[in-house]
Order: sequence, then structure tokens, then C-alpha cells
Amino acid sequence: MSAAPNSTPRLDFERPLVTVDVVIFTVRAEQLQVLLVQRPDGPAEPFPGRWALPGGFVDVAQDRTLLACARRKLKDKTGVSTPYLEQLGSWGGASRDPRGWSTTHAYFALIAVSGQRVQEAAGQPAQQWLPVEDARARKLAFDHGEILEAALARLRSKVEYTSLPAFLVPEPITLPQLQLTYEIVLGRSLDKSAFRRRMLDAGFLEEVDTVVGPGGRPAQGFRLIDRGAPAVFPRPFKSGEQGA
Amino acid sequence: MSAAPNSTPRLDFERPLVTVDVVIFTVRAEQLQVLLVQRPDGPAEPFPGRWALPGGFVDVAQDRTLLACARRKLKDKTGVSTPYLEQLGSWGGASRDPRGWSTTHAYFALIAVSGQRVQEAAGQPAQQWLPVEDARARKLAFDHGEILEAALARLRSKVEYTSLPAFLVPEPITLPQLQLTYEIVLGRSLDKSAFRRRMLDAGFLEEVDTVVGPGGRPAQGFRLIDRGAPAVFPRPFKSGEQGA
DNA sequence: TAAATAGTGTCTGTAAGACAGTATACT
DNA sequence: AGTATACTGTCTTACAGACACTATTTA
Repeated sequence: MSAAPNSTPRLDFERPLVTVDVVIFTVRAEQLQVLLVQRPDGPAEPFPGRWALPGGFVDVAQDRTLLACARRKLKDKTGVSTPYLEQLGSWGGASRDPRGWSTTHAYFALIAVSGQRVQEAAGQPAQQWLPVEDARARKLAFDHGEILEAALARLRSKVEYTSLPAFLVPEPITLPQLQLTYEIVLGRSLDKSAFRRRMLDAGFLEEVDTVVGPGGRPAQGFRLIDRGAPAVFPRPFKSGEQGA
Repeated sequence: MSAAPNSTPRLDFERPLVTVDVVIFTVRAEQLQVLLVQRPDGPAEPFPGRWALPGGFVDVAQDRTLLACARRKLKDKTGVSTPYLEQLGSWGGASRDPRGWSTTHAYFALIAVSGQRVQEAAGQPAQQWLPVEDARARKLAFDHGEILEAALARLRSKVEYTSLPAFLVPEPITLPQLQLTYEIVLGRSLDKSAFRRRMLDAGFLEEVDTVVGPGGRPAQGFRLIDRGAPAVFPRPFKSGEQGA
């Protein structure tokens, strides 16, 4: 051990790079999709031209906290300012970034794209929504492939016993629409009756006006009583293989 | 936005401090306890003399990854090298450390103290095991109070549907001993029959020799089939208020 | 044989899945 | 009327909790 005498505080440690990355999910075209950005092309850039999760360095002059930094990056990329946003974890090591020992604080966000397109401003680096299976098939920059896997595992795990998919649906929410969203994320179909009981018993929905669809009986509309936190169901759906 | 032309990579950002902290739990004297260390007393030290979670700066020359850094700190403090260790989350901001914008990567560890005392080497800064309720009552250094709360919430949440407490018990494990450990962590009593069914059905225990207690019928001994990961039960115990 | 601890058998209640039925809209 | 979609009622089954019972040890 390189013993530092503990009476003289040392701040001369070499400091790692500190970044924040955000895994942003939505449901579009009946698919779970994730937002990726393309790395710039300069010769000194790491992973030039490769696709990556949106993110970047913490700006100590601008960001008061890590969460604020994540919110800023989300807003910059999507224009969305009140998403569901939770911390996913952190990754750090000597070899994940060729520029040196680096750390990233990963967040994951759920947003609803209700028709209005998510900002694709000119001058911005290229960005695109991609179905998660396509994104997984690409070799992403840094260790972003691993981070994406972790985000997916966390999402699919929590969907088994929370109301998270409600954040992927624009209000007013209908139960058929919410069920479809659950089925898309889980990759399997659910029983209608049991699903409805579950959602209504959980008490996180508030009735609003009915919503007319393309045909057939109109559906009851709902909105989230508390956008701050998802509801937690007493039991998972079934054969729930929950992750960490 | 302070736009950096994306053709010239900037590494001249001011870099935050990067630390790792570990919340180490054990069960001693029929109580859930946590390991705290005392901050050094120098005049330039932050929070001099205050109790804190064990941890410190990442050493980029020594630590290959954040996880390796956490393992090193755990080994230094306790001598234990194969605990249950999982990442808890990260905290970072401008005001959590008076020395500047800082980040910490928090881990939480579960260890079994089987009689042999956890190293309390001379020359080391003062450290002690404290019942969690006592630790919560103290004003800890930095934002370690908040981190401890998060660790406790995570532990209590996961105990409802995983075999985590098995890592708090020295092998050979007996079911009565394991049940007592669950009850200590949860703060409520559990039904014996249902508890045993749950544990045995989960299939994470392997029978070894029987273990004689202080009196009465000897108990079947068990050991963990896989020390790498806890078992996940299909359902939580009851009225489970699971956290994030 | 009494006390102490370990372990089992069986009943009951709850709630999730299955699925058939009813309701309300549009064409 | 017929079709499409939304919603409900009821049966069955799985399983966790309750709790009384049996088993095996020491004093």
C-alpha cells in the first residue's frame, strides 16, 4: 500500500474523467426504442463515428449535481424536461476510454413521444431512435453496450412489478394502450382481465375524459396521480425472473 | 450552452474528485450493524473527527476498475475478501465535499462475522461496528447519512424477495439461524413453516453436516451453492413495500 | 420425563390467470 | 345487423400464512 500519512490531506491524486450518460427509452411504432448519438469524427476522438449513448463530461461550473447534469443532457437531446429519470449505476476503469481512467454515471429515462417529433436540431451531432434489438446488435462506443444491457435488464425487471410503462405512454392513458406497452416491453402477452385489476387496484391512475379510438367502443382515459414515482405492485406478473 | 466545437476534443474540463465508499453490514449480537470509521483530525481535513463510511479516493495507478477499488477498501478495513458486494449508486455535486466538486461510487457489502474479530489493526484510523439505528442517529460526514439510508432501504427491500441474508450468516447455515437473520433485518417475525418452504424451494442451499446447538435437536447444516449471486424468490414475503 | 429446539402436515384465504360473457361505439 | 373495440363476472388454481402437530436432542 502506498501509505499516505493521514495528517496531510492529499488532493494531488490524478483525477479520473467524469461523465454522465443517459439511456433514453420510448415506445414508437409498437417497438421499444432507444436514443443513440453518433460520436464525432475527429482524429483525436475516441471511437470516431461510432454510435453511443447520449452523454458527456460533467461541467462543474454548470451542473450542481449529477442528477442535474443528467437532466441537462436529456433536455438538450430531446427537449423533454419532465421524464421518468432514475439512476442506473456507475462504470469506471482504466481501459474504458482511451483518453484515460474514466468514470460514467449512467441514468435511464422513460419518455412518451406523442406524435410531436423529438428535436432533431441542425448543427447537433447525428442522433436517432433505434429499436433496442437493433441497438444491441451494434458495437457501441466505450462500454455503452454493457450499459445498455444493464438498462434493459433493469427496465424489464421493474416492469414485472411496477407501473413504469405508464411513463412511456402519452396522457390521456387508456388501459388497452397501457397493456400493449407492457406487452411490448415484456415481449409476451398478458391477460386483459388480470391486467386491468392490477392497474386499477394499484391506485396510481386517475380517471379523466373518455378517449375515442379508430373504431369500436371508446376507452376510459386516465392520467397519473403522481408523476414523481411509479407504483409498486405487491406481486410480479408471473414467473418473474427479477434481476438485481 | 457553452458550445465546444466538436472537432477539437476538450480534456481541459476541471475534473471532480472521485471516491468510492462502502457500506458494510453484518449481524452481530442479534443486531444489524454497520462499519464506520472516524475522519482524521487535521485542520485541513473535511469533517474532522466525524464518523463516516469507509472509503476514499480512487487510485488510478492501483485500481483497474471501481469494483476493484471497492474490494480493496473492504479488504483493508475488514480483512474479508469474498463478501457479497453490489453497487448501490453514485452521488456527486458541488457541495457535498468542501474540497470541491466531488463524486462517490457507493457499494454495499454483506459479511458474516463468525466469532473471529474483524481486524482492528493499530495505526489504522479508529473504526467500529455500530447498530444501524445508532449509526442513523449520528450526523455522519459528507452525505454519508443519505448513503446509509439508501443502503438500508435497498437491503430491506431486497430481503423481501431474495436470499441476501444468507450472506450475513457464517457457514454452515441452519434454517433457524437464517430465519432469525431475516427477522433481524426486517424487524418483524416470520412464520417458520412458510419460511422453510421458501428457502428450500428456492434451491440455493446445499445440505452439509448437521449442526448441534446449545441444546435441543440438532439442525441440518447448509451451505450456499452459489456465493456469486443471491436467489430471487418468485414473490415477496407479504405486504412488501419494495423500494427502487 | 421434562424442556428445548428442529422440523412437518394440513387448512384456509387471497389473488392471479383463464376465459366466456356483456357493453358501446362506428359503418 | 355486423364488426370492432372496451370492459366485467366468475371459476379455478397456486401458494403463502396460520397453527397444531411430530421428531430428536440434553439435563
